[in-house]
Amino acid sequence: MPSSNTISHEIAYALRDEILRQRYQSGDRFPSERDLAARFDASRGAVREALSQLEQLGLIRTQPGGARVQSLNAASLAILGPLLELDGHPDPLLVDQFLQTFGVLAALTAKSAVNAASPEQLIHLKKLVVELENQANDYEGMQPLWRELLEAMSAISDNLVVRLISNDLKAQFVGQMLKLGFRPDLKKGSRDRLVTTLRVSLNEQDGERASQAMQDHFEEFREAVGEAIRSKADKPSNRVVN
Amino acid sequence: MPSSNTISHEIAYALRDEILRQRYQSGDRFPSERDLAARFDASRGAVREALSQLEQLGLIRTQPGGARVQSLNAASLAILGPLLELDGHPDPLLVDQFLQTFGVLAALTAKSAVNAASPEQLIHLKKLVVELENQANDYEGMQPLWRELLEAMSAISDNLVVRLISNDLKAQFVGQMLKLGFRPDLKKGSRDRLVTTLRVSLNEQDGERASQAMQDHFEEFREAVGEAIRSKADKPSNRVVN
DNA sequence: GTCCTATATTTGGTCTGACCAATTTGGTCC
DNA sequence: GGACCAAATTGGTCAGACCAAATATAGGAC
Repeated sequence: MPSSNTISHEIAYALRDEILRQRYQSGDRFPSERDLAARFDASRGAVREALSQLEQLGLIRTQPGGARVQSLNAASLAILGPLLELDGHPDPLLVDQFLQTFGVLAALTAKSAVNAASPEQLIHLKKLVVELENQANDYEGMQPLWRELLEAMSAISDNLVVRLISNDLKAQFVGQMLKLGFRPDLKKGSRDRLVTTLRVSLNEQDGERASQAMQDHFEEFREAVGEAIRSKADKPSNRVVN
Repeated sequence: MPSSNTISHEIAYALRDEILRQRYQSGDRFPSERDLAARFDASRGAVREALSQLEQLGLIRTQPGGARVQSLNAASLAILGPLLELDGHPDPLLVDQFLQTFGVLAALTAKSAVNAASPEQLIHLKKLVVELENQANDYEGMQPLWRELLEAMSAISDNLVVRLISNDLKAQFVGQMLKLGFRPDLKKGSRDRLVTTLRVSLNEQDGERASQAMQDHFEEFREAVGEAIRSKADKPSNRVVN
């Protein structure tokens, strides 16, 4: 599934894929624009726009005289999505790291939100948690509420840095997971514990406790997802590392 | 200080600046490529490459028929750097959020690293901490060691997601802070406590404790930086938000 | 053979002018 | 006021050309 319908995007997609698959060593010369134009049977302009995208991703560095491939570790966050879908099935290790990171960010958001919430905002959050509690048996029904709660907390904590990171991660991750039909289920006990702890932390406006609840919840979620992936595909992964 | 010496980068810089300063409402039509080419006295090709960069930043969305400005909240992490240097002096709130985020990521890294370290790696980390302890009086001398310790932990924890985020944040943030000559000093007691706790957590391979130490340390660092900024400029900030 | 330098070539950055297809826009008609 | 259609606008692409910077090459000095 190419990333778009324009030629430059298709070229960028193909080249990005090659770099992510480590067809080039870090530091290698990248083919010249004229060569690439010939190879893709496109104009140099289209190739240049594709290369511009790769440069923004931090995958290559261009200079008069030639472009060079950069180390994956120096790349932008935006390569994580493509990295996840490289082989059709996501790398369990990467997924695990995703969720770990989500966890600490969600915990930070919860802490800030609970601590900074105004009385009205606190009431709103409590209302959401109560609704969540009432739907605790309906996993599907919980999802929208859960998202709404996270969104409300994010809005209250008003942390642009965390928000941008989360946007990026979500855009890259959630799409992939949905595409694969993952709906890892959490044990009911775990969900109940989360909701209960959240309610308490809201009543006492105890951000630290809310943070801990989030952290624990994501930890359990992480294990559930790991389980689901392992049971789905036992093929060994070829994680890209350098 | 434009971001580069090429025309397309200069155009991208100027336009990015305008968007970040909210000259356009989210959803507004963006000027056409031909208009922009005329305005910057450049070719349409150069303008297109600039727009391509803005699109990668998530600031605009282009389509046949016209480009439109997007919400800042949907942008990429990479806008944080430009946002920091918008008015010459960094927004204290943004800096605070930066450090908060750094903190939780560093804490996560420390936890994973300490828990996952092999015996040799553990020894290496201990060695670094001891060296740090010996230099506890020399703030300047500590910096390289401190960076080396963080880097070593990052390498051990081997979390690509966190690494990429940290790369991005560091690239955006550290440069700005250095440019402004910020060297917020921490109280010696705070540094001592950090080093001591780290040593204990390494001896007992207690990732949780290492994480807590990191978290506390960044918290104190955050306050120190806030202090430094407040004392430096009392001008009110005009944080960009929508 | 090794090292350095001057020259030739390659390469990225930009420009001009053109064409196509999709979207907007504006006006018309009901 | 709303639905529909034609014209103008706009992004995407192409071709061929020029310049300056970086690289590769050949030549000479030791």
